[in-house]
Amino acid sequence: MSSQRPIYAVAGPTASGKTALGVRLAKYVAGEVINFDSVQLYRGIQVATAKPSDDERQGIPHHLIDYVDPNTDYTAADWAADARVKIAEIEGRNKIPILVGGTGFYLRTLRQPLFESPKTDEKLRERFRTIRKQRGSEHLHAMLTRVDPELASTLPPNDYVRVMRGLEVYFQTGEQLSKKQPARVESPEFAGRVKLFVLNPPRDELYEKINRRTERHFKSGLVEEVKQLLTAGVSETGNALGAHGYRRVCEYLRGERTPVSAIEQSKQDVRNYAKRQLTWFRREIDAIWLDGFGEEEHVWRELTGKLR
RNA sequence: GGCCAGGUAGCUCAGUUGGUAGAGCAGCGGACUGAAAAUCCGCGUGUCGGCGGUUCGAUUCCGUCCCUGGCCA
Repeated sequence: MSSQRPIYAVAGPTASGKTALGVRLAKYVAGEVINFDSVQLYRGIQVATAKPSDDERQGIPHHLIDYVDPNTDYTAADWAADARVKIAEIEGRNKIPILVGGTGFYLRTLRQPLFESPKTDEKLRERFRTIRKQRGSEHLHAMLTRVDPELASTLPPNDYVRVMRGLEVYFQTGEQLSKKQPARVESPEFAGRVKLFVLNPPRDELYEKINRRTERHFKSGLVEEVKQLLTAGVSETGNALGAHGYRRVCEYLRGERTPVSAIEQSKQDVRNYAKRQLTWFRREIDAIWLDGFGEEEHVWRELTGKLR
């Protein structure tokens, strides 16, 4: 009965060993990996992304990785649509899909689809960015209060990303985002078959590992890679170059910080991010928590004991 | 050795015309519906360098000692 077949997800903060655990699980159950990391899916950015090497993949097929142009504005909704296709394909081959990644928002979007709303509009966003620059976040928030007071009342004025989304929806459609939110979209058939594991290593050890890994990225030519990407025309304001490390190197190249502060700030960014990821996954439904790093034997034993 | 500037929260510092102190960052917790490696929200007792003195009361004034940095010998 193919409808009873499980789909596995391996999540956790960055540097917790998701890749190793995911590949090991894929070999164990005859599976294929689907990436749900919002940066690893970009083509051409390499050094600081922690993408698995061919070696680490151990012959296991990896999907939705290295497949989007770094100048594309890819979103969670795009990923969810692509992931559904991949899940169908993999199951069509009688293999087990294994979702591996750290972008909790993407995983949630797959299991609990976003309600219907218009796509992003880069031109509008550019206008909002200009307004924010000239008049501040409070002004944008005041604008939202005029067109969608209900949404505005739920957002802090500083939260300009969400404020802009509300404005973007209204300016495109004349409709309020707050009126769309109650419209629930049905979960896909497979949502209930997803078994989610979340890695939870000791916090201090995780932070140390992040520090070491960030140092390594800089020593492995991160600055050179950024220079090449910029030369190749990749946008400095896009998602790809906004990634950890890349963003700080861009600031360094613009003369806004020293090499040392680029490294230190990158470490800090990643540490803060890891903490936010844990906060997110604590709220995911039916998560099975595994205390430790994905490479550890006791974690593997615990996971295999809970596969069924 | 002399002079000057400092020693206040894990770090960088602000402040108290004498009534035992507060920001940023870190850290911790939280939110999250098409940028999510993004964005935002909440949480601040610390011998105010040590010891004495003045005072009802000293982190604040005075003395002295210690430490750090700079300049002069």
